[in-house]
Amino acid sequence: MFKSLNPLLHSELRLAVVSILVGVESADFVFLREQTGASAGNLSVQIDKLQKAGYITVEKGFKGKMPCTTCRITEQGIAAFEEYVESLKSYIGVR
Amino acid sequence: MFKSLNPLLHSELRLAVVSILVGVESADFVFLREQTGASAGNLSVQIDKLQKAGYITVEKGFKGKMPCTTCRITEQGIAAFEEYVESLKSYIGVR
DNA sequence: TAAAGTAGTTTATTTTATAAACCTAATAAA
DNA sequence: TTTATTAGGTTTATAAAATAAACTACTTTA
Repeated sequence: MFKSLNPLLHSELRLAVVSILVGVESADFVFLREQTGASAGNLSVQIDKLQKAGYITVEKGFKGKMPCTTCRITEQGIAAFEEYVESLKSYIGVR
Repeated sequence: MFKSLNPLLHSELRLAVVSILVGVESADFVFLREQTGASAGNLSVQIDKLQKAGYITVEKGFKGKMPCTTCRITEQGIAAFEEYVESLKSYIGVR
């Protein structure tokens, strides 16, 4: 009846991050923080989890002299997101 | 950009319970346990939270000689569910 | 009447989410 | 040029959640 929900994506902040990343080529830490409204600490932790799961890649570089962390979604991340969305539909009655 | 997700509904089991209840007049504890596959303990706790939030009513009676706990969704519960579904759509790109 | 099953609740444990505190470097102000 | 202040994070501590295990109370069956 109900498909199980991937707990890694069933988290407001991680879902928001992945949701942003599926729509863009890449996004940096500051952009993600602004878009999600999350605290830097929380975002840092959640990005780490997504990376460890292989759902995103994280590249630490510089923009000018300032550090800049760039995130990209992986194929695996896209697949997990799509499956999560399908599963969700079994709960919320969307065709 | 992202609407915040009601934490009371953003829980796999509570969401499943509410999702069932919006579609039926009422459902008893055993039915909910079977449909969700949850343990009785977990279900008991989550039903309690939904009740305390005013999202469902819980009526303890008997079916024959056996105790029987009947749950029903409230107007408030329906409204919260609908709002949750709307909010979710901002994450998963469903029209 | 003893054992097993039903319908739950309560308590304890693990996992999560989140924020607070911290670190390092860069820039701005005194 | 030292001294704040700001930017861009990470690490650690705390609070909240989910979950399972243990328990209660009663019923049915052997």
